[in-house]
Amino acid sequence: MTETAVAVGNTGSKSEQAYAAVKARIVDGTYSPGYRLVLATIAKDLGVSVVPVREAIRRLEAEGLVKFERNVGATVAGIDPTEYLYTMQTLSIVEGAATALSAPLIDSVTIARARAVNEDMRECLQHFDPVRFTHLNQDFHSILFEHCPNPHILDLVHRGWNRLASLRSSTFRFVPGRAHESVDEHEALLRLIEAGAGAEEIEKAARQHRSATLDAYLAQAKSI
Amino acid sequence: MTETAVAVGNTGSKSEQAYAAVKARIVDGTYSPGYRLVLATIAKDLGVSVVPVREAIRRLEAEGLVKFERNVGATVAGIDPTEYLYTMQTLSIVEGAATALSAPLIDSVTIARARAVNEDMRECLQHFDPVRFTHLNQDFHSILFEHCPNPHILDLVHRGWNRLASLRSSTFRFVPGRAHESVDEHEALLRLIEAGAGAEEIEKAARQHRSATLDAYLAQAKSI
DNA sequence: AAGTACAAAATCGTATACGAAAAACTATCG
DNA sequence: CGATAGTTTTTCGTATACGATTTTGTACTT
Repeated sequence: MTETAVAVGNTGSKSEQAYAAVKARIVDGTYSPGYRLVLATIAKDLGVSVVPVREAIRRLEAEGLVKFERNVGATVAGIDPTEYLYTMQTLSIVEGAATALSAPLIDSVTIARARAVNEDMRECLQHFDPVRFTHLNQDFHSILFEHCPNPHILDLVHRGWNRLASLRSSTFRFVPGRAHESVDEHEALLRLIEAGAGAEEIEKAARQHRSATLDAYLAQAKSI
Repeated sequence: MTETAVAVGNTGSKSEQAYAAVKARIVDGTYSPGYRLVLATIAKDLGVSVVPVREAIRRLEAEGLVKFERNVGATVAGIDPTEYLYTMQTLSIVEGAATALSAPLIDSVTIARARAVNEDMRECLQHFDPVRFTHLNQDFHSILFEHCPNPHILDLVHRGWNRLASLRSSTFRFVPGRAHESVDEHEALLRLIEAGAGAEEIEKAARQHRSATLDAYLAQAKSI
């Protein structure tokens, strides 16, 4: 327990540690977009050799969090507005599908949990904290997805979320007005599920819930 | 020619070579599902060290072509029927979306090219060759997707295809009856696009096109 | 004979080391 | 003063080496 390594977070493998460490630093903004990730530097920093760091970087590349160029190096992937658009659009599709697939399996207890989280969100609107709000938002959807029968689709949702995480703060920071609508749409979604609505209807609602956020962002971006 | 590794395909980096080589052997069946991928063996075989091979294997793991277990090793991922179901279901969703997004951008020349491929497929029905048929099928859809504005979604489609590629031959081998319907559905899809049908309608048609294949497979699998 | 403990082999994980490619810098020339 | 060629520096890519872990085989006990 005196082992510092354990404190950092020990999954056993150093690759894993390196992966978690670098990812955390990207997400929390220590490494901001464009930051150059030098293998040797990171390795020394983490007290491991370059090999596991290299593997970690390649994993992050596969997830789209870093951009990698042969014989040149890796940099933290920027949040190109275009990239944001693509990611959000893709998310709207896979989240919609995930929600529709999960809906028939959601029991009333789960609904109640999701509703409780949504109420937290509503309360959060008062003293608005974009980061906390975004976190709750993910919790809400995670509850709906937790019994999703298709793990691949669930994986795609998580990948999308990871990509967005490189935006240090949230979409809601840019489009605060959207937060309020979002909470209402969550409630509407819960009612649809409770009512046993058809898969198509639920999918459409869930998809529009996400793409409305995208549209709000685009409208705001254009107006600058 | 003394170097077999070079002949296989040289993109410069040895990781890349190893990746391509191992992937090719999985797809062509040299390494069949369950086959144990021993790093040192493959490395010696390709004339490189274990490091790039390791990286290649991890990439293949990320794509779902191999299963990797820490301190144990990698094996070629089996085509678990369940896994097949998940992959096809996911594909139906992302292909549907990709088709709908591409549709407005498809011009008459592209339509003509797609139709020509589909006619090849129709002709292929006579002296039926499942592998060739599957290949043409991918060509057909690739033509429809080639102007897809969202590269992420396109990437997801390709990932799905890769997964399915580990089934050495095609779905159509198991469900030959489906091939005929498939050609007809392709034509129907082309007509929808030509007619400038709405995104929803096109998405629905494209999705059902894929899931009908899945259903046919399931029905056949159950009847055994 | 079956089961357990121990030893040996196979294989992976990571560190270190060196060669190769790219980028940055500098000095020389037009 | 600007541009270009050559040199230096940085950083990556891969080979080799060794320690760690799991698996397999074997002998011993019950």
